[in-house]
Amino acid sequence: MGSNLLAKGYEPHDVEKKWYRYWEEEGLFDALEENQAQPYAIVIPPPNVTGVLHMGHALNVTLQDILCRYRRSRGDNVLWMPGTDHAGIATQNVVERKLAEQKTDRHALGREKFIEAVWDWRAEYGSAIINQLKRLGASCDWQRERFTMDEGLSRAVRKVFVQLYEEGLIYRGDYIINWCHRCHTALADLEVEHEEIDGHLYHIRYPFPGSDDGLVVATTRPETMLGDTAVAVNPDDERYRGLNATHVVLPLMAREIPIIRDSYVDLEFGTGALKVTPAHDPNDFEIGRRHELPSVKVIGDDGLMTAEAGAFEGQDRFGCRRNVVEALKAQGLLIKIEDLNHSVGHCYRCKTVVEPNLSTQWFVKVKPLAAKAIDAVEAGRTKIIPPNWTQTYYDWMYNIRDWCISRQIWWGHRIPAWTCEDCGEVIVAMEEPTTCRACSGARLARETDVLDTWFSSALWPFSTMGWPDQTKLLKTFYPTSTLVTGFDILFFWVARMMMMGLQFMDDVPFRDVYVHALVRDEHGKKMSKSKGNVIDPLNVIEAYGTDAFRFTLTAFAAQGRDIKMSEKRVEGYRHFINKLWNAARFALMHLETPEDLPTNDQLTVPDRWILSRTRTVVEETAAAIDEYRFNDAAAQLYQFVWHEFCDWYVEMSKPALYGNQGENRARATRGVLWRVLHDMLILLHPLTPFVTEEIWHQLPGAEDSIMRAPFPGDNERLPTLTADPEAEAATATLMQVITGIRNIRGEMNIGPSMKLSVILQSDDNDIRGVVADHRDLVINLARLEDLEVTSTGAKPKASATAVIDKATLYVSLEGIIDFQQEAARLRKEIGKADTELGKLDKKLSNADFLEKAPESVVAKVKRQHADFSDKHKALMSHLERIEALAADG
RNA sequence: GGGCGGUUAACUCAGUGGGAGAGUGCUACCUUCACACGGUAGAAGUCACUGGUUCAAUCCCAGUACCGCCCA
Repeated sequence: MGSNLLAKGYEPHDVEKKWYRYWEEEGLFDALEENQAQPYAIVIPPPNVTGVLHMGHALNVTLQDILCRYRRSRGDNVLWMPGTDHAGIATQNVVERKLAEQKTDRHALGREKFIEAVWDWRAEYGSAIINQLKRLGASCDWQRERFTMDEGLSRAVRKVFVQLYEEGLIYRGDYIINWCHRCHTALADLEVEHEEIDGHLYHIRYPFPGSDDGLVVATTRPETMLGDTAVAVNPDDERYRGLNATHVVLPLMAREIPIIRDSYVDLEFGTGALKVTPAHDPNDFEIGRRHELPSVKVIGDDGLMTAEAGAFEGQDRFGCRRNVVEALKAQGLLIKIEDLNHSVGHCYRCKTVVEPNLSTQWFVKVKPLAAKAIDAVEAGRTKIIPPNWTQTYYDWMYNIRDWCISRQIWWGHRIPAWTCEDCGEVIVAMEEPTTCRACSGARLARETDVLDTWFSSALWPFSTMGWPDQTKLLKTFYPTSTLVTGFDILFFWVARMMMMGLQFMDDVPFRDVYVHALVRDEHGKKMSKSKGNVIDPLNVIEAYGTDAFRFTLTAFAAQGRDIKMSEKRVEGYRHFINKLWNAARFALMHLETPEDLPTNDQLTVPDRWILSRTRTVVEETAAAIDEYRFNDAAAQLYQFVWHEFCDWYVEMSKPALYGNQGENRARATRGVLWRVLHDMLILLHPLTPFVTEEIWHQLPGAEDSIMRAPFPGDNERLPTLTADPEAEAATATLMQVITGIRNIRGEMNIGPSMKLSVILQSDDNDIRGVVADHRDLVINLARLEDLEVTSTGAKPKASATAVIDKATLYVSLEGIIDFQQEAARLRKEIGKADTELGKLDKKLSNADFLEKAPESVVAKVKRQHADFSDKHKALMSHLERIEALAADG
């Protein structure tokens, strides 16, 4: 017996720790800057430095790790670039909360001290998410880990900003933006989450001057009326065709505002009269520009009403709403209040209701950048997988609006712009200027805003590789091979990387974009803290092991469909890991030294069958991973390991391994066992890295890490496996015989300890040959006392019968047969055959089918019909015999 | 309002223009020398509904219903 060092059940925890450390120490994750091998690169979607590992990361990282480990086994020079994102608003919020606990705030600290505090926080907690990624087995090149606020990446950010500014693609202007009063900053359109809210629609009369009559407008935000600068009606609106008045009086403010005509106004909505508030509504802002209306900002950046709000100055915006409504009511100008379910924007970071607000901000003019990004995908230079996301990408790119990139927070890349306090000149530069280039004044004030976090993320594929320097790393690995991401950041991140990559590297950032699903809870709901349905990946890893968890994620990662995750499902795949473990344990008990694969003439039919199947599985697993069909790879390996290797081959190999068939057969079988286990481990390694590495080190002849093992088929030192359809067919026959006998045993309630005698009768020489050649095998697996193979029609009296392709099995049940039971079993089998025959008859009696269907299909149906007829006939005759015997009693 | 996806066994999901699949669960039997996180066998589905194309539709097309997501 060989070494038996493996425990009975697989214990993941120590194994995971041990091998992860080993991989890192051995430098197995490291990419080479220059190498003959084909480069393969992935940049990780950088998790927020404040992040804690969630299911989305787990899936994302698992899939990337599968690709990287697989490509390494194919001999590629793999770079998996890791890092974290400084996550401006999110991180600032976390640190501010911490300050609040200490009864202080950022304003008390001042900008510099606050930023120091953030860096301190990062030093203390910033590696948490990285350590969690390591628990998942992520094989990133950690030596190259980057952070979006690193000096190198900051330089890239400044360079990009300056260059875009000089090309006229960055500008500064007064526009309506989304303002979060809590975070005290502008937000990009994408950063606003819309949510349906039960609100009210207030109908307000704006009287004509000197009249009680007037126009009635409707609004969900009555406090904004204080900043109205016009009322608009549609020029095609019949109701206002004869309107003579040119102005109305703005209630509460006693200000006359003009009535304008603009086709934007919806004829169907409300009264058809629209109040226009250019400072607090994006559409009104556009109307205001068209009609050169003034903008009156009544809600301040602090969420309080401004001096422009007159008597309402200083009130909170929501308190003001109530007060405005009361005041209107008192003046009889509030016509009615309707309930209205409408969508309201919230800050994606803190969920505060955002306010459209007029403000001076920096913008990127994205249309020219988007055009290039569209072309690149249309030309196939970047492929989006699955392809249905391509249209979404185009739609968004075609309708893109300028990107507001300035944020009024402190944590982030400060905009490299200075204003001369003497002459007002704006200077945008990589390094701080000392004097004004226009007036030579020395009083320069730096812009206080920082950049949107996604501005630096957009540069990630090249900034992490050293750009703007022309590094070897960039030369080798840009463009990267694949980007793996969830569709939730397709616009935030992927689209912007495309634009920046094309603009600054003159090439796409990645060849493939693989868009994976979102992980939801077991009922399909989004996981969220407030719903309390969050499953913590680390708890799952603790309970079931990383490999089981990874395999579960992979098995459910079908393209274009969300994953519903529950711990129950992970449990099922833990059983699979344990099954693999025990199969290996069995094999290793018999393997003391590496055994060469014997030549074909020394192999049995089952040997040739499992080797042929191994070859197929190797090819299909490679194809599945190449095409990002991760679930197919997982399903196939599961099926092969459990239901082919374990269920059949291991059982079939036992007599030989235990020496019942001589040392030559034992050695040959060990050779097959070694090879199949060897290939299987390498195939599984990308999905389940830890357990496969652990087993690998017990496999005689396997050298150092499984991470250095070439993919099966790429290894020139091992013989090539060949497809063997003959052996596959013969093995299928043996399986049918064994299953047929087991079926009778099960259906007739005969315990496994009862040894049976079986006669196989067949007119087919091949079938008789195969079964006779593997008599011992059948006896062993079907638990028989005796097996006779014959061509004559000898029918034992008291027997149960199974009809398989071109053969009949008689299971002798002398003395124990229950004729009624056997008759019932046969009738059931006949019923099944009847159903099939009915369907086939119907097809064959259809002249159109015979005429129009392809020949191969017709031939197949005819063959099936003949087979089922034979089976039916045989079953009928057995039934008659059993009924006669039953009558005899 | 616009767009996208889903509806297949009790549950979770694969899948294909030509005989409906898996895992879990369920039932029966079995602690047989890798594994009870196991073995053997079994039961279980009008492939949401209505039309159409086709020799043939669970699959393609159109519409309906319900569920979910994204965008405005």
